[in-house]
Amino acid sequence: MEKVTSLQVAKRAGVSQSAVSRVFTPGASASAKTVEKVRKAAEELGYRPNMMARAMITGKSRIIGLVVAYLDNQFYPLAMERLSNALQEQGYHILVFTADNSRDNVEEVMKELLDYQVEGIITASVGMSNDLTARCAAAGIPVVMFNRGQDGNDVSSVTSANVAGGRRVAEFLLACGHRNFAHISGWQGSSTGRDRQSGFCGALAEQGIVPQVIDGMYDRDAAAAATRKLMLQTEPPDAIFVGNDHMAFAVMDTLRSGLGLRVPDDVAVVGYDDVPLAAWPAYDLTTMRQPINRMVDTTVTTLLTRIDEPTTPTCRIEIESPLIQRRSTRGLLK
Amino acid sequence: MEKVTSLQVAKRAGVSQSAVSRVFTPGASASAKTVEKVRKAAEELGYRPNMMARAMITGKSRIIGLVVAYLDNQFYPLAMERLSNALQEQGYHILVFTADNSRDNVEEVMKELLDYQVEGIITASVGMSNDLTARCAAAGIPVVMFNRGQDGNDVSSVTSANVAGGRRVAEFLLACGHRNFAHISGWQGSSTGRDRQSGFCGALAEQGIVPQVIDGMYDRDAAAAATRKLMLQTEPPDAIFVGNDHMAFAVMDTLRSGLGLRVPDDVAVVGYDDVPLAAWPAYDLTTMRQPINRMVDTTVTTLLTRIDEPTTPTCRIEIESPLIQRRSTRGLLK
DNA sequence: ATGAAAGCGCTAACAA
DNA sequence: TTGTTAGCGCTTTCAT
Repeated sequence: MEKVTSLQVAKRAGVSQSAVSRVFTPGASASAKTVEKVRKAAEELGYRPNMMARAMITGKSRIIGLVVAYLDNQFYPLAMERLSNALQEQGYHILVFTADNSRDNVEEVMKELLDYQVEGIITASVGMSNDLTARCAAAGIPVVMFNRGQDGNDVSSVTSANVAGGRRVAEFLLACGHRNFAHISGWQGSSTGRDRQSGFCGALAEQGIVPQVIDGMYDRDAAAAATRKLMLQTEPPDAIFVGNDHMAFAVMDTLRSGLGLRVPDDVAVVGYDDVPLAAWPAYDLTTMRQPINRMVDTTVTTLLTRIDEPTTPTCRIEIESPLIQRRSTRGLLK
Repeated sequence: MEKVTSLQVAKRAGVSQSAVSRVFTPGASASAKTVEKVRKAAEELGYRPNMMARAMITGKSRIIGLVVAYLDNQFYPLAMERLSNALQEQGYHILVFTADNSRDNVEEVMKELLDYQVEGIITASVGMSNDLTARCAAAGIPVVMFNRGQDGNDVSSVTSANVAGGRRVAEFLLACGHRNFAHISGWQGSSTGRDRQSGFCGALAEQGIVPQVIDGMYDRDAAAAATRKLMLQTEPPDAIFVGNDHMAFAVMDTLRSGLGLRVPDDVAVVGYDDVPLAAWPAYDLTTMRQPINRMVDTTVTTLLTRIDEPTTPTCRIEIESPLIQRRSTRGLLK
């Protein structure tokens, strides 16, 4: 009972092994009679085609490699769930590799990915060396970076419009009447973190304002420490833009519970992502929404297109996103 | 450059194709000289063994199927991350399938899993029909249910000691002086939900107390609605035990922001899981900790043992867990 | 439309 | 220790 092969089905159905194969191969031809007989025999035997054998021949494993780093930021599990669902609908599945952001680790992980003959790779929240990108390109395996950009033209990426988003936050905070800004940035090793910062600082610079910036490393503790440092100065900021929601929660926790300050009365806080928790009353965080569904759909479409049409050029897609105003900032709920 | 085979490496190294295979097969023998030559040639060509081909022969795909339902409850992404890491260390990878909890869906998903010749299956937060368990057993594929139990003896499971946990909460709340209890339970279709409830209600029954119970379905909205219903009665409870943290947050949100009540002054709230968010100041939730690391390690060990030693009997492991007292309950921080 | 035959890239006897 | 040979379970020509 261990393993039912197409040959066994063939015998039982009284047809050739190739006939069985045809019945289970999407684009193949078989007479209604044959299909009927084979399906019946297969049913009785509990036969299902062996994907590994199929993959070996066709080169199509129907597996997409997904490389992720942090799953503690709610944004990623959510993305992952939707990615998995979207891909599943298209008959693909994801082979998950976890990697921290060290070069060697990502490198190793990607190599292993290639061993599995994945048809495509999605990286979420991890960077790639150019060497690695080159290797994937050479192996003919399309890669899409999710929520991370990359210089050079060998990889596709899907992000939100982070520079514009950073600007939007600056403009909003300016309009709220703030003048003393700080930015606890996303990790500066990530394009996402850099872009948000440059948008924010750029818009502020136009008003002759230079905010204090501390790298929060996408980390709660680092963000909390940064908050302390910022607020314990003689002239603390009255508005903090934080590189993502995950850190913004830590900032608010530190502000309220650690420092005894009120948000937004003493300090306004703005995050980035709009994860579900941002909308819960405990935080009620004003934040730039990352339209996760559209980002996921775009990622899947981009990847599958390149799988089906390998000549399709790589592309960098930025998705516009709105500022969601809540009660961690004051005023202006227009 | 597309695909480098062992044959090409063999030619370049001036050895037979099987020699190459041996060099890359863990338990094989080759002279230092051969190894050297082959490694060099492989390096130059960028050769790596094709896992699919290897899997087809050995029957060892080094892939573990992971079936998950909800990724919005922080507990699961965390478990998944650790599971993935632990398995990766052992040279396995996880193929992820998302399933909602409907029978058909799980069924379909599991069948697909079998197509991929996975060596084992871990289910997290999903139930399995007996038919399905039987099929996996017949296919010789070990299954471990993570955080879910199952009657019958064909599947292993790893859970925390949920009945004892429920009891512990009841005893604690009793000791705090509460007398008017409610329980917003985990989904009654899950063993976890049922066990926690029965432990809680059992302990209370011994004191002649019968709490109100509403099924929260592991859902925020359902939990919020239940909270409203409970508190709008003429004699509302002064202590609510919630089936997991994820719902407990919704309960606290509803209590504080919706109903204007204070926690724990007006109502005490206890959760289950101890996800990171429970420790954040915004909730500071008293909760039964699920020792996620130990649960994961146990799951991995159990699964790998059965893979290596198929005759190992299935087992149901319950892991003891402590009550973590925080400020969503009053008193007794002994 | 169907069967026979040739592999896909690899491992595992089997000799040598 | 090595090379030779036979498949793993399947898809895909190629004839028929």
